[in-house]
Amino acid sequence: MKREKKERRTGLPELPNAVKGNVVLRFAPNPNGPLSFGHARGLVINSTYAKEWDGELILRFDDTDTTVKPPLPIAYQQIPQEAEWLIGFKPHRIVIASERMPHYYEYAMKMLNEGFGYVCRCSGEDFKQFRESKTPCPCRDNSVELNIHLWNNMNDGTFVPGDAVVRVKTDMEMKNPALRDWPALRIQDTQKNPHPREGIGSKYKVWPLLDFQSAVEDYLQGVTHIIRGKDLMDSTRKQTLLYQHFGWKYPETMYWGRVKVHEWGGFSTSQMRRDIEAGLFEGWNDPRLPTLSALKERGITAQALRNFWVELGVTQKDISVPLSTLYSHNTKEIDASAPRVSFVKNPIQVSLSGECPDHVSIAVHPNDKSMGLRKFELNNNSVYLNSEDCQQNEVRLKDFCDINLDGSSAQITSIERKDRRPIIHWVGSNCVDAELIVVENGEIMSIAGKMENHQHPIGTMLQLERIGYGIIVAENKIVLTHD
RNA sequence: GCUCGUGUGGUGUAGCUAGGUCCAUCAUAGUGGGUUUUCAUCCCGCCGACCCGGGUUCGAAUCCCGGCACGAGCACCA
Repeated sequence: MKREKKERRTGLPELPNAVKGNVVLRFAPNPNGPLSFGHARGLVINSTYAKEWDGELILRFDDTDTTVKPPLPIAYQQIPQEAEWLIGFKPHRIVIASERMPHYYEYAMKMLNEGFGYVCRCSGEDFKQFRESKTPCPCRDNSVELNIHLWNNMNDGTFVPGDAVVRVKTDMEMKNPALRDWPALRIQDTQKNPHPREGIGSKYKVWPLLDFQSAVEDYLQGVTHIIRGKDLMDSTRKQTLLYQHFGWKYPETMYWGRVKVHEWGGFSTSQMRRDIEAGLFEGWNDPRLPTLSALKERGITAQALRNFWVELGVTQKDISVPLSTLYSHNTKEIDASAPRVSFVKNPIQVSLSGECPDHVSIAVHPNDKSMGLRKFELNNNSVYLNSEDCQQNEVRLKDFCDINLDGSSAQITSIERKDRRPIIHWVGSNCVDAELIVVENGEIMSIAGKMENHQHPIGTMLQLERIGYGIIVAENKIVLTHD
């Protein structure tokens, strides 16, 4: 039997044990801020597989922490919108963990009643000792009755945070210390730190931790494949132990490694939140931040982001990628439809002498004549040139004429191109004062200049000739996307 | 420290499960050239890699052992 093993694979690796039409995936961010560039990977990979296998994608808010990473109310609106923008369809289901508490309680009770969970009253410090020395803690042998009693104490306010947690009984001899009797639910002070969801607020004192909540919810939702960061590998192992207790089959799993971007480093939502609150940034869509909203506003397309992440695939390597890779994908997406616009920074006015027409018409896009023409007026034979371009005396105004420069005046020497003199861009008399915003080395710079008149609406991605691609963010205001 | 995971050109990525067709794929970056009245797009060329050391084998990027490096988990965060 012959195998076509040497065929080069393209796109994402095959989803293991997947049945077409019967695949359920999920993307589960903490709504403690809007989505970041890093979240895009989870969304793109999971949604691409969902599409490929006629499956479903669940967007799940893992909002069970009110103290360390408290949820941000606007994120519940913003994340679904950003997700839809990025992946091109609405997630099939949206699940909010904080609204599913009764389910988690049900399985916590089941765990206690069946004796594979217990209420542990050891301090964190003490349990750490037990874990490291592979010693069962004193609470491990609690009777079911005592556990139920203590569970009630956790819920009725007898206990405060730190007094007790519910643990999953695994095996204190487990090789991997992370798996030894791991914590499943704990108490939070929801008087002091209420949950921001309406109706949830201070309703519950006992909250599940990620490993428990996620495990139960994946089961309840019928998730077939979990694809997530490899930092959650131990989470899989913990959850698999829980699944064994319950007699459930754990989903197939795949992992990706850590990603950094050369220019940004990591992208922690919590850190961004602190920096914004400290006034270091203007808000979540400050163009310097690696949030999805900032990227979108800067002119990065959803398709470019998708192509970028699919190309990286789901390897477990920790990688650091340059932004130029993303920019290259973006250029491929937008170039063919980006109208050309002339923007002259450091403009100097130059008056032309010689045979000067009253206007010049230039193609909106050199490779697509159907996009029409743009008209550069030449009232008073006046043009604006970039002063840096005027270091040389003999230049050619792009799509117009050869000139010999002399200070603020210039002689038109030929309409036809006569020699190999450098070609520079320019604007005519029908130009406007405009502002170009450039983000460089973590700084926002504003460059004033003259821009040709155009009637492209806000949001249009265009190409500034000899500068780069940009997006119109306001009248006469362009943000440079990239070269 | 314990546990888990990963190591292919500058950066990513394919190939590794079932060893030969791999003097190793594709992309990006860099570089040279062509088209083009943009420093854009497009096209062509060049550059450049299997972490190290053993072993098995006629043959190893692929299997085994041992190093080394990097990352993550060991939270009453997600």
